[in-house]
Amino acid sequence: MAVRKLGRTPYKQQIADDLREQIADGSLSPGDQLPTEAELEKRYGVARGTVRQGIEILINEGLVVSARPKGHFVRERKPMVFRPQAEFRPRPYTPEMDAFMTESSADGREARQTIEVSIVEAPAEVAKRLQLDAGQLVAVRRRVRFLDGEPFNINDSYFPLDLVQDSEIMRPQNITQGANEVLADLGYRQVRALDELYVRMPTPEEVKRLDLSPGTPVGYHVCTGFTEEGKAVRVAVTVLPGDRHVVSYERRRETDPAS
Amino acid sequence: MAVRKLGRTPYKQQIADDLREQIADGSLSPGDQLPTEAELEKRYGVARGTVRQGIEILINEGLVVSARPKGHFVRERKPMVFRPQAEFRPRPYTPEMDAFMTESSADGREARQTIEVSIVEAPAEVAKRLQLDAGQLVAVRRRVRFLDGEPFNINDSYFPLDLVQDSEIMRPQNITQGANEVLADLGYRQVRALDELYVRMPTPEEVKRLDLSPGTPVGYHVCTGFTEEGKAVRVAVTVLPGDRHVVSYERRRETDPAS
DNA sequence: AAGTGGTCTAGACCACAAT
DNA sequence: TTGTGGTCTAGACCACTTT
Repeated sequence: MAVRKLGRTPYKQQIADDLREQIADGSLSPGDQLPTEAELEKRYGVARGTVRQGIEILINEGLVVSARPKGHFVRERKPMVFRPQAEFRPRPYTPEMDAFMTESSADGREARQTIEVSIVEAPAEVAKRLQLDAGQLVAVRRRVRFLDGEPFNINDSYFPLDLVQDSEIMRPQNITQGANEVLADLGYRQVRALDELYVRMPTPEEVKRLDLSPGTPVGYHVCTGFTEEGKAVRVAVTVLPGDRHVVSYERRRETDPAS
Repeated sequence: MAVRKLGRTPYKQQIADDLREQIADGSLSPGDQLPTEAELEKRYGVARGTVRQGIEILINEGLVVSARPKGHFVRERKPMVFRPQAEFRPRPYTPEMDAFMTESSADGREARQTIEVSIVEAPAEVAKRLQLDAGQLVAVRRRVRFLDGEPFNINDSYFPLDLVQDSEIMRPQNITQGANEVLADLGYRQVRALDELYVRMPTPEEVKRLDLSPGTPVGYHVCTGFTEEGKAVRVAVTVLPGDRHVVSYERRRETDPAS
């Protein structure tokens, strides 16, 4: 049981490896409490700081969470599916609900979202994709979505201000038929979208808004929608906590001659 | 300059926040060295351990890397685009190259990959998607791809053994026209693919194979290819380091009546 | 009151690469 | 040889929740 003295692997590594192994082989199941730090101190014969460094490794791998002051626990995961394609699908009419709400409540979960609408200077990232000059104004709908009371993802949608001024998009409420449909009614039907997905660690702000535990990376999904004429009319930025999402989509073979 | 005594934010947090701020506002640019630990110790008036904890936070956010024993540095990023759609596109004929190699060298970078082929019992994850029973045998092509000498991603492709036995897929060499084409020649042309993308921290094994630095999450991309008849004939698992990739794809509006 | 983890200190020794 | 960060120890005090 003593884990000291080995090749030249640091103790903290050995401790992390040992516990990770126990998680992998089921000796420790999701939801189980790890031995207390005091206990591990004795088991491995090292100082408390070293035990903590070992646990720290597992926390940063997303395998363990700390529930103070109860102890450390093996993390449980229950990702939900995220389908970018859903945005383009026709949807049933359900007043006071938009795509997210509709999809989610279909799963029998309690869906809710907060909405803020404001007018801001386009962030560089957005301006570039909307083919605007830096500093031009855009309308933004910021939403935080909750599922069963837990924050689930962030979705900020940007629109060129002149397109949506005075439209339903500017009102901080759910849009029954979806913002895309409103945009279409205004003469800007989107027929094509470019999706980009980045994988990175969250910013401190994202950690707060989404209540992320350490070791949780996020997907950063940027979707730019274009009209038939090739005009970019919408940029949607979605932040997807890795522990709550699977991005899923389907593809069909492109028409390609031969080969 | 002294950062002590504040509301009740831990010193290590204040230190991390201070340095993060400097990175954000450009006082510290990508590639710059951070002040040494000894220097920060003096600047903030705390013990070295506390300084290290502050830096640790930034490392786990992926903002800082340690280049021992030179010092800590602001991380540089240069993601490359990853396009799942590329697999389905017709490609120019270039002997000894497959999709990855072709795409990459088009960018003027030196591409290389290692290939191992073996026959294994299907891992549960793969068996499920190939609609096989647990423990059935599959052929797997494991590749590690390098760009300019750096490991770039891992791609493991699984095929039901009976489909590909004795085909070119079993040989540990580049497949000129692509494995999908070989499969098509064998009578299993894929017309549809289901993509799933998970975002998580890497396993220690992935860290080693891809030489990831701490604070680097990965995208875990599982692509299942189906024939016209709906038979799953291929599962490709790709591990994409977040600091080297952007996943990108395009969508067109699905044909939907009205709404 | 007891027990958990969270933070911090002070000091020690080590490995590694540049000088 | 020097200076960097990496590891480890021993001990202290704190905050929070449960008992």
